[in-house]
Amino acid sequence: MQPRKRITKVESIPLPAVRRLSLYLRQLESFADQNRKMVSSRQLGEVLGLSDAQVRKDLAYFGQFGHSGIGYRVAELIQRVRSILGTDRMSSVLLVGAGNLGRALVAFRGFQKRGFELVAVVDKDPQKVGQVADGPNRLKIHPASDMPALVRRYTIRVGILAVPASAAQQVAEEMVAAGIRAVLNFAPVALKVPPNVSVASVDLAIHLEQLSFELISANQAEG
Amino acid sequence: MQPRKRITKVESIPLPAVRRLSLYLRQLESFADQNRKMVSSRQLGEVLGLSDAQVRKDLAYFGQFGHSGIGYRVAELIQRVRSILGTDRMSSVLLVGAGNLGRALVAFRGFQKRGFELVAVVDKDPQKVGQVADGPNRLKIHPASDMPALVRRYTIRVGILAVPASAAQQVAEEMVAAGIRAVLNFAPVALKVPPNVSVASVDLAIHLEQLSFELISANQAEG
DNA sequence: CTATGTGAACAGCTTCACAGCG
DNA sequence: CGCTGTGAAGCTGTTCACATAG
Repeated sequence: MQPRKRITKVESIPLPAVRRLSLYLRQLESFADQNRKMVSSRQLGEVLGLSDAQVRKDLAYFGQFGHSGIGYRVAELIQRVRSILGTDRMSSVLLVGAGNLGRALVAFRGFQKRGFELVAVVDKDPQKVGQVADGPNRLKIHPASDMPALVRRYTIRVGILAVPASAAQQVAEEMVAAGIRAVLNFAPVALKVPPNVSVASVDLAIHLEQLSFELISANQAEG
Repeated sequence: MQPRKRITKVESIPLPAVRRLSLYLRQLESFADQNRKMVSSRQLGEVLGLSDAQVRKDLAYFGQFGHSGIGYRVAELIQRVRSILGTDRMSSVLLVGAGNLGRALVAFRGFQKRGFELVAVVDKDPQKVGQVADGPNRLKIHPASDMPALVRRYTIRVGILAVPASAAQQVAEEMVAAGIRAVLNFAPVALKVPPNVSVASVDLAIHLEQLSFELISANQAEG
């Protein structure tokens, strides 16, 4: 009964294309900061290490944003891409876990500029609850049991999971139960979540291992 | 003159396969902790959300590690994968930048277990130099100018770049000049490095944007 | 003449399905 | 039998090359 393809004109956008959209946005914003008005697919691709065809095709999946013979208007394209990614409006974000990493994330100023606002911090440890986690706006640390109320009050859909690996799966389930629909996971475990919840994982050890492998390959290549 | 293919049996390993190798290793270690002795490709794939065929093919790119009718011996496979990734021996790692993120990384205990040892920290800020950055082993913060000497002394090839975006490109070049061959980059910029240097980037905003996009797609899908 | 948008060709990755081995 | 390892098939993503628009 399940139709194989969407009826709407989605036409299967490659997942890598969506990832690159974020890269384009970042570079476009950098161009805008330098007062650059126009950019061609070739120029945009060059700084990011991609082919011009790749850039054009990626953007074309989402609409016709370019101008023949001219290229893309930087400001216009920024608006379009932000709207596609849903970062043209601010999203509220909840941070779970106020350890070393958690506090570094609170202090991180990069979220705000890109459409995400950290509105609440929770931690299980009663010693930490009530403390102030500093950052762009000072945030009090709430007990984990407040999660459902916080999610409702601020209509939060995105949560950052920064707790030890041993607690991650259980905390993730609590987050989902509280209404979180997307989780940025820093714990080195494969989270099991319902299919209507998205997870993105950041795993430092894995990145280091990839680099290690590349080093070995490079060494072997040169003999 | 350059032969198109390696003479050895490399036969072009898919990049995604290498990335998954790290996932396999993590899961295998978790199995080992639970005293699990054997595992089949189906079981390993299941917990990671991959097909059994995928797991078998990935592992087969690197050799014949399985046993017909039985599966894979956990301990044996861990050794093999570590050796492939080059994490069967400890690698020395240099951290550049002792801000909030840098200090969180120093405190992070996950590196040690996976074959990476943070052996030195440097920072440009004279105020920070000389301070002790705590962590598994207490490390003094060195001035940036010490980088070449530190890299030589500890034979460091891997560096972690945790400085503000505005300084990242220049600092990356200093790292490369000092002898670093692989960079784990936390600054939200596309680093330009020589072809013999590897870069892996961790960009929180990009992950959040991906999640945001998935949320939008999910909403549209259900109407 | 320049640079986009896009079908068509190509390459790369994943899944299938089964021979072969313990 | 059960499970691996692997050609072959199938699918997804990228590159090519050109018609089209300003």
